[in-house]
Amino acid sequence: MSPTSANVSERSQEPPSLAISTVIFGLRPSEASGRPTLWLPLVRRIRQPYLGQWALPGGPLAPSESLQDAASRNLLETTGLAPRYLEQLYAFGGLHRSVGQRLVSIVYWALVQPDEAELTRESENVRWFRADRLERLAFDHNDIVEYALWRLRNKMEYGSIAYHLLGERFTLAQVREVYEAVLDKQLDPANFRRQLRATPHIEATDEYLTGTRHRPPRLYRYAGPVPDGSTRQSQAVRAP
Amino acid sequence: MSPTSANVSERSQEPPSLAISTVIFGLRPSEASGRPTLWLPLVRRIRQPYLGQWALPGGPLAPSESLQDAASRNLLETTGLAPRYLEQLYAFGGLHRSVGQRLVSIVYWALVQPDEAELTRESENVRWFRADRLERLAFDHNDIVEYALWRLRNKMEYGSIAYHLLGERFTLAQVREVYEAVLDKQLDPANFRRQLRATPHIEATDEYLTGTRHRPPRLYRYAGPVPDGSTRQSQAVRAP
DNA sequence: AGGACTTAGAGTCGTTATGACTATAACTAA
DNA sequence: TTAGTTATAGTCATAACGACTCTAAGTCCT
Repeated sequence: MSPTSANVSERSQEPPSLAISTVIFGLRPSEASGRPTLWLPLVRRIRQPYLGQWALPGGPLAPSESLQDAASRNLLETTGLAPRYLEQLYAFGGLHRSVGQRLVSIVYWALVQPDEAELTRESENVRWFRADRLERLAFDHNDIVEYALWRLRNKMEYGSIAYHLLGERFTLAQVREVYEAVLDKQLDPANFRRQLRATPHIEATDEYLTGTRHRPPRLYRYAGPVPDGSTRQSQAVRAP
Repeated sequence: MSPTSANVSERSQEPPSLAISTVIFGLRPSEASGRPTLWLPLVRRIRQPYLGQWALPGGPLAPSESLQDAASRNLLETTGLAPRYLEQLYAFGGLHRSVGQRLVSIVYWALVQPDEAELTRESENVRWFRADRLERLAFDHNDIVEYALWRLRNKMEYGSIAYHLLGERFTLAQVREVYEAVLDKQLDPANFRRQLRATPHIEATDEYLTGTRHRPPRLYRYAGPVPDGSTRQSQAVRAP
């Protein structure tokens, strides 16, 4: 008997099915204020369950690929995105995440820079949404996005994460705007600058951003590490 | 055809099998110095692959239990342990973690207090080992323990984690010894005390530890939160 | 051309956290 | 009684931090 012909009580005895999903964060200007805010791309379900609802991009784990490769491939296939910043977030395995079939999802999260975000193949079934104003998503994906936001805020307060949402060159004010968007609070420009100047991996270039209506700010560059398969997670270092 | 009769090339086309394992840390006095050091319980493999070698306690995910419940149950069955502190660590899914069958492991980690550690059902096939002097383990379990140690150190430098390795009441010197064991460096007793006194959730009792050969130290108690299924992870909070 | 406006970026000041260190307290062992 | 040991309080210089001021260097408007 094939799995597709099994009834509900029989399915509950099958091994859990394993899927890989990804939460992708990117910056877009808010329609209202024009300030940068967090957005994420979602894909519409084209099969049951939750047919027609929006969901995180994801799919099954192919036998010949690592977890991270599975996330990358699926991302590329469904959205066209190929984020440089991609890390494991958490494994979700609650009993009632899906209807019928038991489902365990290993969720990754990604940060995309503007040039990467442009590659999105938007369509009827692929669209960007504001992270803080999501409608009801398929499965428990609202919870997962909330958790990813919580982790993002923590990482943000620690260190070198904001740059992965910005382009190759950026002003210190742009970094501050990312912090303000994610942490949802105002930061003192002067003090913020002093701190950033003291952190490693942020190099001043000799270029300036022109075209503003005020004094041209200097452009900086991020020269620090990017997480890969071996660098699993970076966390905070703080005394008790 | 049943899975057990499939040959290697056929097995590589099957869905990955999913297992839950746990790294359990507890304190034991070092034989040499008598100071507390990190130990962990391992179980001997009683089947192929890696038959006879030591491995992390673990097993398959039953269809009717959550990931955390699976970790708890398996821990209890194999070692007799029921840790109050149990959190998800990471999902390991590399291609060549096991021989033949593709294996994805969702790994939890636990901290046990002395009273909990006493419940270990030690035997020919269950034993505690020093975390920093492990022999060659089954699968990639050496890597997993190394990663767990790295995470433990990070959490330690952040905050309220050491108490979960100590008993209900403890002296500030005992907390310091835990820090010194995990971080592997000496800490100034006076400064460490000052910091701990400033952190929340550590309450002084009116009791003192007697029986030492010197001035009796005051006993303290931890009154903070313990992670459960809903509190997934606590991480660091630090300015850029 | 000139002044208003805006953000960039440097610097000041008082408070607080931190590391190195000193001094006293309170017990045991002899 | 004295030496040994750790507990616990406190000092001092330095570093980090938040709130704030001041000047620089552009654009925009009239």
